[in-house]
Amino acid sequence: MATVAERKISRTGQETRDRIIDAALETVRDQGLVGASARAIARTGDFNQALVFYHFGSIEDLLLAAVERASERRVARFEEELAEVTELADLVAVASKLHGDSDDADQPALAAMVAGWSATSDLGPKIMQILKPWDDMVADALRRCFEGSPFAPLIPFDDFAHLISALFLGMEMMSRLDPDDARTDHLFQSLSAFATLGGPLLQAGQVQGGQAQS
Amino acid sequence: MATVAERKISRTGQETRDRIIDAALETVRDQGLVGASARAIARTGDFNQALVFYHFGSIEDLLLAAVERASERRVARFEEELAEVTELADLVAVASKLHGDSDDADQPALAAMVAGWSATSDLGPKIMQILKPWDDMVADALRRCFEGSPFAPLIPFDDFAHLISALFLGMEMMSRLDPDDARTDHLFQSLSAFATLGGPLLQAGQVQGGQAQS
DNA sequence: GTCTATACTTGGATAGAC
DNA sequence: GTCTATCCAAGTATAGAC
Repeated sequence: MATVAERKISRTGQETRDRIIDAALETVRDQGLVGASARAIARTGDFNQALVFYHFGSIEDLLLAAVERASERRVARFEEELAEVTELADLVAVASKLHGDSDDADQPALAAMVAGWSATSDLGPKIMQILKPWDDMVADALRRCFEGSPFAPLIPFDDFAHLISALFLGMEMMSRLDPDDARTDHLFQSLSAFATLGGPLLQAGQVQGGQAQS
Repeated sequence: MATVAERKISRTGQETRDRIIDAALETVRDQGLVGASARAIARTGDFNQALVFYHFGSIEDLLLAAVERASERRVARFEEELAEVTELADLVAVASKLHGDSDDADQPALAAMVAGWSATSDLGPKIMQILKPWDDMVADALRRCFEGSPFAPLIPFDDFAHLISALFLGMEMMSRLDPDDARTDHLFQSLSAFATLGGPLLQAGQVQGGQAQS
């Protein structure tokens, strides 16, 4: 309910902050972390380079805010999709769908930033923190998948969720190396088949285990 | 059998090339791809900055050579370890051991470079090429693990190997975000337990599958 | 093959006008 | 809150001495 004048000059500058963050994500996606300079980001978003420093203080702080934004958005989008998941095959389907969302700048940008900053000392823990909600969400979905299964007490859901995080991150990057991307699609198909086949067995616990060797 | 004089001035400059490549890997590991400038690399290896351009032409070409070197070394080291692997649990053990090799600059540097260059257009396919032997090696190990299993014809080993590549890459990066690293160790334990439990079942095909639900 | 010196470019960051 | 102008640091790359 801002007046026309207020909207025009964007009183709080929140709109501009948003534009800068989006431009940052787009730039990281297209030119990598190395190419994401204040000037390059400003070119992408068509605003002045100095605004980065006025609103965020430094490139690093801007990119950190960008990671946070990207993660939030991703969690929000995952949330509705994951809420329905009660089987492993569904989980794979959701992952596949999200990966195929190619008009999404967040996903590749997130991967690039996680990777690029895994070396620099102080940002690592912060990024870990930002990514945690995602792990938790996946862990919950996994718990739902194995609810009632006799194996449930044996499964370390948190570790498993973390593994899926790592896998998704790695796949995101690998798939970008290959322009035609056929391999990743194929991989999702295989995963899906595996989940469809093995999921029900694990969930129902219908395994009449033969003797393990020795 | 070079003469003393020849060794001293290192006739072909191969020694220097090696030093530069190692310095590059070390720099990427410690300061990330962003911090890997010609000057930073020269500081790390204690040689002159201009040598980078004399021997490699550009930073990018140096780093590409470095990826190649790192990948070769990694394959060589994996090779002997993987040759013995005939069970999933062994495979996990090898992966765990390699990840724990913390005095190894190649692993994190490789991850950083794959991630950092997944954006830039022309290098992606080259890196994919360089990484391919690794996928193949893992695929072979997997085939050995499932040799004779009734499931073998159903398993897409190449895709599975590619998945393990991606997973390893992602885990490498994730684990560097967290300095104390407990989570990754824990994850390997879980994987190991899972492989020990599930591996023999899959391999022997001793599954008396109950009915999967409809 | 290796070093010093240097030309040139780009980027981070700030000051001050609007 | 946004823009122009500018300073300074760092980086790429080359020329030429050794």
